Amino acid sequence: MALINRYDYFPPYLWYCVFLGMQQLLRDYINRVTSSIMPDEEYKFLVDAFSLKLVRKKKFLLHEGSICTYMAFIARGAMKQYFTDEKGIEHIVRFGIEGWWMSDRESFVSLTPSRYTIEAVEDCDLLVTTPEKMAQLKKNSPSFVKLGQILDERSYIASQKRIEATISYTAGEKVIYLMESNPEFLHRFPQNMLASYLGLSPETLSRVRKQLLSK
Amino acid sequence: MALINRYDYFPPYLWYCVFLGMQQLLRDYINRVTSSIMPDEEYKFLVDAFSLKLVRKKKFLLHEGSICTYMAFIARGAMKQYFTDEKGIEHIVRFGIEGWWMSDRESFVSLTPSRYTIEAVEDCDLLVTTPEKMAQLKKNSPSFVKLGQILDERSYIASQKRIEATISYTAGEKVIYLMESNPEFLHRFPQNMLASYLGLSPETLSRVRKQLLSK
DNA sequence: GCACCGGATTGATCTATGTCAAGCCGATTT
DNA sequence: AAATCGGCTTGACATAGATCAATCCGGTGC
Repeated sequence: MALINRYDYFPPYLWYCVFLGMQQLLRDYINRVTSSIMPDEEYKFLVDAFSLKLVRKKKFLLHEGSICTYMAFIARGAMKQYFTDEKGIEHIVRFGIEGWWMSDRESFVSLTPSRYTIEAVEDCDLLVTTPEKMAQLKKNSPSFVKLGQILDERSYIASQKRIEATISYTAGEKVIYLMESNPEFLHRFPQNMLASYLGLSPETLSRVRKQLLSK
Repeated sequence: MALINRYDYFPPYLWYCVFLGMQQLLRDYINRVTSSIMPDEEYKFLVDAFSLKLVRKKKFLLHEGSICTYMAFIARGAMKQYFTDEKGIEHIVRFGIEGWWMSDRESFVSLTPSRYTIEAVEDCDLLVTTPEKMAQLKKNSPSFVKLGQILDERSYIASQKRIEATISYTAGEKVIYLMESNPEFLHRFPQNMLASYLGLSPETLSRVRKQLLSK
């Protein structure tokens, strides 16, 4: 029998509790990242800006060609973001797990069709916002603006490093880099996806792993 | 006889004119990027925040291991930013020409030692600011803050695409991608640098170019 | 129980790209 | 004019990693 999603038989009031809990999670997260306390006034706006969305395994948050109308905070689950080349091969550009954001920034802010697909690798509980709500929230919450700046900063630096890794590292070094920068991913995602993320074939990843483990 | 830098025999008043001209250049640039007009009040702060700096060909704006105290707007010239791996090989991560900014964001904002070197490929005229002046300017000029957001956005998207290119393109495709995204670079930088930037050997770049041209 | 399926592994090739070495060309220096 | 130098090209060879095909293994469903 198929596994039942833990929400399937939740009565409404329980649902609501979960939703409240997720919001608190997001607040804690913002406090942690910005190293400050979000005031209650701002928290109200935060609550208004986000809504709950579930995406089951193998379902999609975003399809290539459509406009990315969500910015999603992952409260539970795991996702991948990829584009598909002319030969129909998926290339994963980003993973996300609890505490990560998923979206196509470019599409989200400029409302242009996205070249990416975002798919759930596990059942996901998300807090999502839209471009309008987001703009609203930024007007009313300095904490949230600050969060945005810090995340921009971080993601810029992370992609910078990833570029370095891809242009100058061997297969083995890329794997080591991944183990050091995002060890969580190794247990969370199957190897063929990790290989795609690293720009390697699954076979090469398998062989490299074996080598590394033998030391 | 060595070429004389065009500034070598400038009297002070001419220097100052050049400096004023460069500031205007920066202002025009900000107006263009933010699609708005920077008010004169803000322009005063802008002028205060930046000073003039010349970096001759093969000289450095930043050395690996030192803290990046400048954010530089290139008014004239061309630069490269690279890191050096254990084997002593340079890997170029970024080029800059007129209208581009050079800095190590991470080092500049967090005042940590940089892993990068920034070197002039041609004689450069720069407008530079420091972290303190920058903070000051951001307090006083919404236009400048907006500029920062737009540039963050853009550079994030650009690095995203560059990652895609490096993990999924063949050598030939990488070259085509460069020709499409930054055709200026091809005339401006020697091929061995372009090769490093693309993560290819100079020989491979040479062969690929030949192939592409024959079509 | 059996068939099936999505991954992971392993071995045997194939190929794109790197590496090494030589020579060329145009610019610069002496 | 000769020597030097930086950058580019070309050829011969080496190799990391891709590709293809077979097998295996643990779960899932019938």
